[in-house]
Amino acid sequence: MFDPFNTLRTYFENRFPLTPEQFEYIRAQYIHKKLKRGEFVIREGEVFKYGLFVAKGCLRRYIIDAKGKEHILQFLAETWWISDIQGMLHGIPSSYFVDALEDSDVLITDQQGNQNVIENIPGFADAFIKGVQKHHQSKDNRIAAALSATAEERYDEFMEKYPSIAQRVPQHMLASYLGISPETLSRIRKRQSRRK
Amino acid sequence: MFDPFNTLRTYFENRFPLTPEQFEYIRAQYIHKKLKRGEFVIREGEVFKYGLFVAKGCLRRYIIDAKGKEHILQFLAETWWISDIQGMLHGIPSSYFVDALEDSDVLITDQQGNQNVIENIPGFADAFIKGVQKHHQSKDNRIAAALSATAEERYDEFMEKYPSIAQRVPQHMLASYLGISPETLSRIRKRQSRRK
DNA sequence: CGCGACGTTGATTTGCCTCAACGATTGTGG
DNA sequence: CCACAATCGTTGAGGCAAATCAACGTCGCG
Repeated sequence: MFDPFNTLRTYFENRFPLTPEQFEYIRAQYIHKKLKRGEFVIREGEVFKYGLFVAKGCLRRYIIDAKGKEHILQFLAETWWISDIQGMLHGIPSSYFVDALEDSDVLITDQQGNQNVIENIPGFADAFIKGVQKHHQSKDNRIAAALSATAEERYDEFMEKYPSIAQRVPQHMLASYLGISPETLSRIRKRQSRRK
Repeated sequence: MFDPFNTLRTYFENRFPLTPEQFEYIRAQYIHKKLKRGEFVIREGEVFKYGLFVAKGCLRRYIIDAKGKEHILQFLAETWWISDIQGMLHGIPSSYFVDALEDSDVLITDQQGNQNVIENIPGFADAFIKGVQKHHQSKDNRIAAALSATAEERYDEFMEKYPSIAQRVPQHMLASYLGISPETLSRIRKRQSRRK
């Protein structure tokens, strides 16, 4: 039987050692929530005060611009985190939406639980910060790519970085993420399948 | 005579009250550095362990992509900050460059000094976090704009947000920031000057 | 003073969007 | 359980925004 906490444990153990007692402590800080496809986790304007770990499934984070157009900023599959430090600590409302693309299993902790883990599990804070760092660096790269790379280059880069995501999200959402039209993405794929 | 610490004081006082004693405390945490035009503050691969406040002048932050092309990610003029939390706390090397576009005056503090201010000046930590939040939100918006807005829309948005920056940076750098060719930017400006 | 960097303007090309039409798949209600 | 609608991906035609290539004037700096 699938247990989302096993996924969490494996995730941690890949980063730092964890005794059974420590894991039990961690487990107590999280609650398990099942999400139906299409279910929202965060809506724009709401205050999101939690840390969320994706144990199974896939979510997306997106904004809606002034013209009413959706832009997918991020896909979140297994072992990805999302947390809004500003919402958690300062009650600042979210500027984006998050919803589930598949039926998913997520683990959620509140500000206090997050703080508990940071203070009591050596290694967690460090891993947390490194994750945040990576995220921001990847945002910088994405800005540069969006500004100068061609549609196909952005597609190739995505396929290289996240091959498994590409297989499970609808193609038009991948197009939204890449900032290209669904038609163009379809043509790129066709072209690439032809040449070998 | 210009005193960069006055700029810092004004900046703080606009955000939270500050007694003369508190300001003297803050002053002791920073050192003043003059930058020549073209001088580097951070190079890719170096570890940047400081917090930097621009009291006068203008800097730029940019990356160089796999094709060797520069992409300006950010301009930093008066009262802007740059700090690399990851470098400061974890020795992680920078992924970008920062240099001066004009002769500039900056105030620099090290990790300890930054920590001192956070712990001893109520209001600073809050302002710091809000600034970080704004920065990340603006990155998200920039990704969305780069993916879907036209060159002219991006230009207009920039002019509205940062009118004073546009007047002082070379036009081809603004083009680099916007992700358009210098020729296109020149044409956009001409078109807009004609119509009124 | 002279060179190089910068901005402008014109001509041409092209990558990608839009519009449109069409199968295939999904899922929903009668 | 089937029928119909909606959603999704594919393909084609046409158009446009912006890149590229090229030439030229100007300014600032060494």
